[in-house]
Amino acid sequence: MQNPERVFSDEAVSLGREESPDMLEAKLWANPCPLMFRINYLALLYNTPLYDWIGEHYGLKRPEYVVLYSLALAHGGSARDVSRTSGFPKNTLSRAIKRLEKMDLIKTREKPPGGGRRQALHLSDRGWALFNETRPAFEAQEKQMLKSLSPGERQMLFELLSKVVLNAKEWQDTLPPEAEIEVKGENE
Amino acid sequence: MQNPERVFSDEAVSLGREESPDMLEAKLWANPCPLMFRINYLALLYNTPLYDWIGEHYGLKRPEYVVLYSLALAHGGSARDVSRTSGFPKNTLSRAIKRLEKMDLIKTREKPPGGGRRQALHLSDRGWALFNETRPAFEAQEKQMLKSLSPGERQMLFELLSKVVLNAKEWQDTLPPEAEIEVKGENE
DNA sequence: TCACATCAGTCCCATTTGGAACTTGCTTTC
DNA sequence: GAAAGCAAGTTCCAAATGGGACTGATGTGA
Repeated sequence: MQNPERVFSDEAVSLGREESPDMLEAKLWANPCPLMFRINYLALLYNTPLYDWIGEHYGLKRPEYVVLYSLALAHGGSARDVSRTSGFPKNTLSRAIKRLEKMDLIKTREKPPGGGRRQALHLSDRGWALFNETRPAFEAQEKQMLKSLSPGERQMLFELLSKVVLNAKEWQDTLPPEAEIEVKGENE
Repeated sequence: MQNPERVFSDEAVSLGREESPDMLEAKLWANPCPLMFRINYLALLYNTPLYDWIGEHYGLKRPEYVVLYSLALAHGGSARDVSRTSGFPKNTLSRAIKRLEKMDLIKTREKPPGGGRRQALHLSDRGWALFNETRPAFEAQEKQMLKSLSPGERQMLFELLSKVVLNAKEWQDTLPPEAEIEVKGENE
């Protein structure tokens, strides 16, 4: 949005010997959405190694661990809450919860299956143990990613991101008008 | 990391009438990884409406549009480049490219199928038209999300995120040592 | 208090995804 | 300049995913 000058960073291009016009450079410095590319890219760099590790070492898939983590932070949360805060659809979470229950990582719900109304979910002791065992890796990964920032810069980043998130209620579920300009005949 | 005080923001909890202990508040203010939660959540809020819209109006799935967008920024990029910068595995991208080719959104590669060495991909005229038509929605979505920041704050956010991304080479593919502490017997 | 609307959770099933083996072609080495 | 090594792209297939219909509980209004 504001930095189309400075097209390439120094060393990144040097190792771009035969790495072609380096797509990463293009996405960083010639992107119409430079902020959101960075956000998506950082999310990728954070999530991928962690969830790979969780899968290998604990046999939990991403939605399963997401439920566990969510309940560790919000005791008594429901599948709906996890869905809203994580983006996974509710049937995926339903399955994940069923499996966590079977693995004895969350307390079994007395409600006999067959949905109904909101169910408060709780981690079991084993669930808590697993969370406490894995949390340090998540914390360390975040810390490692922020290594290049000073404490003051980290604080600033925290405040800026908080500001954006807290304002989200204003615009979420509202695609900006640009998208409403109906299109000639591209649909299939 | 630094804000476990201030557990609830003001109005968010007020509408939390029966919204339970509000998981979003917990994830924002009682999260061991407060930065990365914000990043993931913003990525979600950005991507979901845009790719839903792309799917509905243009019949392209997310990996397909990602290839299109990537090639628009980095002409002659390869499937591998898209994979590295987007996180999609190469077989998913292979399929996406094949479909884009069939839809005449990228120029057909003369290489007869049966992969070999790096293939430089190029948008077709229709591909460019589609990108130019859809880009404003992406730009508008980013702009809308940053509405609550002043220009100076946006610049600051840009610089902080850039700093983190540019430092990524230092730590990517290196899970922090916390994860290496082998576990008793949790695997399945 | 009895329809009726709403909504959380589940189930069914078609589609999508991605790991792993494979193919092909460039590049290096002796 | 053949052989080996390596890496991009493809194919195969089992697994995961998610839309949509369904079930049943809760809340609402006459």
